[in-house]
Amino acid sequence: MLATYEQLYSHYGRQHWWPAETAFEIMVGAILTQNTAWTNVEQAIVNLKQHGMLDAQRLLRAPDVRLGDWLRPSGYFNLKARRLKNFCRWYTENGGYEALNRLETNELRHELFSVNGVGPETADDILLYAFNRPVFVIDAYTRRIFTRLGIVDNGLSYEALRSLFEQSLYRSLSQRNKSGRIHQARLVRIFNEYHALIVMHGKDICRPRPLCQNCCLTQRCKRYKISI
DNA sequence: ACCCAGGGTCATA
DNA sequence: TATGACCATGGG
Repeated sequence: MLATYEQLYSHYGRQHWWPAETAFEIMVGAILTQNTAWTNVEQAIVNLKQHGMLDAQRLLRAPDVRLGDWLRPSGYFNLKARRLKNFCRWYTENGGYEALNRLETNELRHELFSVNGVGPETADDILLYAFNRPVFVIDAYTRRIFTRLGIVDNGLSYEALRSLFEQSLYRSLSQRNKSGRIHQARLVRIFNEYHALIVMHGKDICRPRPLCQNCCLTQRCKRYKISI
């Protein structure tokens, strides 16, 4: 795991994720980017910004039709308008960032799941990138890339994969330290960068079809020199 | 024209 | 519990 991270990093460099100015913008982006290209999400966020709508209370006040109109470029706009409001309702009712940030990671994760429209990946995006919690985000690219590399089995559950990455990276990193321990902030930085690199690599070359007869990954990535 | 994207929910078997 | 339908825009 760690070796793959280092190869990706040396090839693509730092990714500077999550691209946003505030924690709330990250959370909004996490919902809007569900099964959607980020370039589409950007325009929707610009729309929200232009109307001063990067704010939970104002979003809740906005008429559904207006909100849908701003979200249109990000696709599934009716659905996402509803999900965004569900999230904002939860966010305000639970006292906003400061209050939520006092919760333990697992508690906060459980709370996030109570929002209709927030599933495991969206919750983990929010935990990692908005709340700086050491949670590894699993997405379609992660599955595809590491399955093709032969590192993980097909059909593992989201939680199984997440645990695998978290445990494996934790062990490798703490072994590398003399003290045998590792600061949470360092774990967060690695998880942050790693997920971003996986997405970058996935967008770059790891498509679903054609099944990469010549896929850089199954070939141990001659092109990008990525191996296990 | 076709494929794909930084998923999640719900109804059905 | 495991599939399938559905959500929708925009870029390659």
